[in-house]
Amino acid sequence: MARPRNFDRDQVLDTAIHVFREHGFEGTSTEELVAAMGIGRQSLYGAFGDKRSLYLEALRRYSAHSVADLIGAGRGSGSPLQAIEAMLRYFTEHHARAETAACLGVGAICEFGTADAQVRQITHESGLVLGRFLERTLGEAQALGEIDAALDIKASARFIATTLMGMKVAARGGASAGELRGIAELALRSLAR
Amino acid sequence: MARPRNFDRDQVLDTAIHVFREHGFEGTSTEELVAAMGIGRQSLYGAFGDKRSLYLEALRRYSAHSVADLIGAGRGSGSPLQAIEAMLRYFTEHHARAETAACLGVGAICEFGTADAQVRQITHESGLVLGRFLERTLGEAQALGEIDAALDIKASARFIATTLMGMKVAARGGASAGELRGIAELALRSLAR
DNA sequence: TCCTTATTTGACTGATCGTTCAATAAAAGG
DNA sequence: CCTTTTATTGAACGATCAGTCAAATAAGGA
Repeated sequence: MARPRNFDRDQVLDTAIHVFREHGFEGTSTEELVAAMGIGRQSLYGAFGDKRSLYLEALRRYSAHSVADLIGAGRGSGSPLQAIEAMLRYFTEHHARAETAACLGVGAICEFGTADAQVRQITHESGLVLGRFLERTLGEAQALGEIDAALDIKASARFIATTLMGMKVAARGGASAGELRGIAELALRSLAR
Repeated sequence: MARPRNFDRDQVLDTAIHVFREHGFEGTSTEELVAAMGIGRQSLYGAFGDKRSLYLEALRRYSAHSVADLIGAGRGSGSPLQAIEAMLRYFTEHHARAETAACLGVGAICEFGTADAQVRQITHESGLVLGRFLERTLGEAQALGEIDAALDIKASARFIATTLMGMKVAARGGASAGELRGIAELALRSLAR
């Protein structure tokens, strides 16, 4: 048929994710993108459409993987509360490293707020997925008596998710692993019996 | 002497703050700035130097006012814990409105991370001021038995500050006043005896 | 009133922005 | 082998970017 592209689409997309995480949408030029991705200009446009489409695809991929990793970190734990703890532990370790501290989702929310419908839809969707996981797990923990029976599960899930966002900003600002651990510990305290 | 400028410097600086809050540094053009500020191009450069200097000055002013307002909201409360509660109440109401939801400080951290030394210095400094206030107030609350005696005050202050940042991101993403109130409530729970 | 000093105005700079064009290259089916 | 189809290459596009220049304007002290 036709000539195949000589780069891995997902691989260069991951590189684009890295660049966008570090400098945001507006702060990233197509020049910077093609240089980092190691492909020609027209290859980028051929494979991804334009800068905005590339950004949206990067945001979708990042959000999906990010939430999946977070949920996956809790799998195999002995109890629901231990799953939450494992999730927070993974999260802390991950964002404590400077090169993975920046979150593309949080960056998108801060850069665009609620103004961009497509961006909002992507961040909202991944927030829903994480929220459902947290509600389910916290509900199970409550049923087992691991957390306070009087807690509103939906509000608690939102609280944990919000604390995670705060920790991402803190990490992006240079917070140490120890500081992040302390914050996670106190977040868990608010759920205790 | 010389011709005086026919605009209020602080007033147009507040307008610049508003524009930068909404679109970030890279997402804001000087064209947009002069249009919003209602002054000529050369007046902007004459009064503020260049785009970056204007941004840094906006960030300094915003951070200072923001922290001062937060601390001021707690003044006149009956007790240290009530001061924290009043602060959270003010914060929630303030960021629940879409037009004041975006935080320039959080936006700066997300946009630049730790890469820009001057930006980092400003955000770090205002974080320190808020941190000191929280530590002092939480320390007093602990001395009065309003919060758990076993709590590490420095860690607790960091936790509250981080939760505030998370709430700012949530608000920027469209969280309702009710949702923000629920989050603030759970944050306080983690300090309880 | 005139001179000094600063601000305003509006046109203008070179550089960089995102995007596209035309030409070349490469794979696979006929 | 030739045709079809897509990918690559490198130059080019108009638009917009941040920042500047020179002329006109306005205030206050001499």
